[in-house]
Amino acid sequence: MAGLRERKKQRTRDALVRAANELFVSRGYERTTVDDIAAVADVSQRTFFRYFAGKEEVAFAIDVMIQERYVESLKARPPHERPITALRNAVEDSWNSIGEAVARIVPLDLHMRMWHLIETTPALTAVQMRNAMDMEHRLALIIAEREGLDVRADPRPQVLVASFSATMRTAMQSWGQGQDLTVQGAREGARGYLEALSPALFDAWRPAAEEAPPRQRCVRRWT
Amino acid sequence: MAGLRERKKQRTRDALVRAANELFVSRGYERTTVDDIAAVADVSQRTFFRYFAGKEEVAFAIDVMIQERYVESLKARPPHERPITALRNAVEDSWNSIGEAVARIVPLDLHMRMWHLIETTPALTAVQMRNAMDMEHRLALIIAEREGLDVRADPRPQVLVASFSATMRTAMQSWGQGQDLTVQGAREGARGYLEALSPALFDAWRPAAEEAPPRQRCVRRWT
DNA sequence: TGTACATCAGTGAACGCGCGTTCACTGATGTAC
DNA sequence: TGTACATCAGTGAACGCGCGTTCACTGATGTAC
Repeated sequence: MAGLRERKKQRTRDALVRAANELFVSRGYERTTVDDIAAVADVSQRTFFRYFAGKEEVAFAIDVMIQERYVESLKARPPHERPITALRNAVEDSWNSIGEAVARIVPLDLHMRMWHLIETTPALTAVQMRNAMDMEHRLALIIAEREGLDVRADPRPQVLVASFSATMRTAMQSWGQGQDLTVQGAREGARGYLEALSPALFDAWRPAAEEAPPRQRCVRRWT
Repeated sequence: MAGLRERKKQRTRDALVRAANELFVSRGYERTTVDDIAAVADVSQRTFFRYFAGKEEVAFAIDVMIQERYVESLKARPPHERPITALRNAVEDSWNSIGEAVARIVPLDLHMRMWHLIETTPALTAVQMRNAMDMEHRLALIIAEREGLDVRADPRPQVLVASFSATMRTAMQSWGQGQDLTVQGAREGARGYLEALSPALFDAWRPAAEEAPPRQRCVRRWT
């Protein structure tokens, strides 16, 4: 469908992403220069900057792709689902297809090591967190639209998305530190953390005897 | 108490922080060089690097101080408070004293403009988010210790802190975009967002008629 | 199918810039007696 | 109180480095006829 020119562009881009990932993982982010990446991808440094605004951007090329998939998954969730359910199911949906899409650009284990590098390189962690924040704004807009709310007037979409993302990030971090680095392990970790959300926020953590007399009562409306 | 040498060091450091804040706010973060800051603080560039590892660090000097205060406030909360209550009350406590401490180094309105600059400068937002993440780890450890839990075994401290912080950040962001830039306004905003947390996550957002039949029932234990 | 022209991805070399580091040094503060 | 010495904050100048940009250019792909 796409012309030869288009396909060549895509291949050049993918080559740059792959080269960048390999170099970052093998010798570290700071110790890799843009010139190195261009050299490995077999293009000039000038060409690198035609595709990416900087080193930072190429490091997150795969992540951006994954995030776009998640957004699509969320938009596709049926409108009768409660917001938090839609967010959670969209995670499951996108995880079903994402591995394949990633593997078309870089080997999966390279991507996993790149993910780990991001977690352990301060400069990259910082950018990842900012990206996550931008994503939260987009997700909040989607949720607000689903529910027919104005995101500026009602804090719930932002608050929901922020807490949900924070919990997912926490789950992924603890998963990355553990042994079981399979996708199945990540799924189970995420489920466990999301289930801990309500107890963590609203239940008593200790037996009532130790507690000051609670002033709150159960007033849930969803019978 | 502290010797003359100590006090001079402190003054040099404060001068650098003040110079940096002024320059960042007036001409932007990227357009300010380390040499500029050193020049305004009337020390050599070499001296700047004796105090701060880089431009980034001096930009967050005040924020770090505020965060340390918050940690102290949290540690000082009485042990009978539920974790989320302790987190929330520590916010109130630290807000009572922080303005004064900040004002000893930079004028308050300069700090407010610096805060706004961080929110609107991508490079700074990224670092701010990473700092927030590091802070979350520390807070989770404190909460786990309060409750006698192992933070690696029980996800609740991490999940609680992550959601709490995310909600606070969201509140502060929306406060920064609004009109009422007083501390009182920030307080009220924070309270409102924290109150929205439970409904956002666990209540139905729309009348039950539109919903799929709910499978959950109210099983809160706190009577 | 072939020719003429337009588009545009990629080139190669050079450059400015600011960050952060290195060096040997000065002079003020602190301490011992 | 005074002297001699130790410590250490600050100096000034120079440097390496990689990022990201600029330039005029080449040659492959796409299109019109």
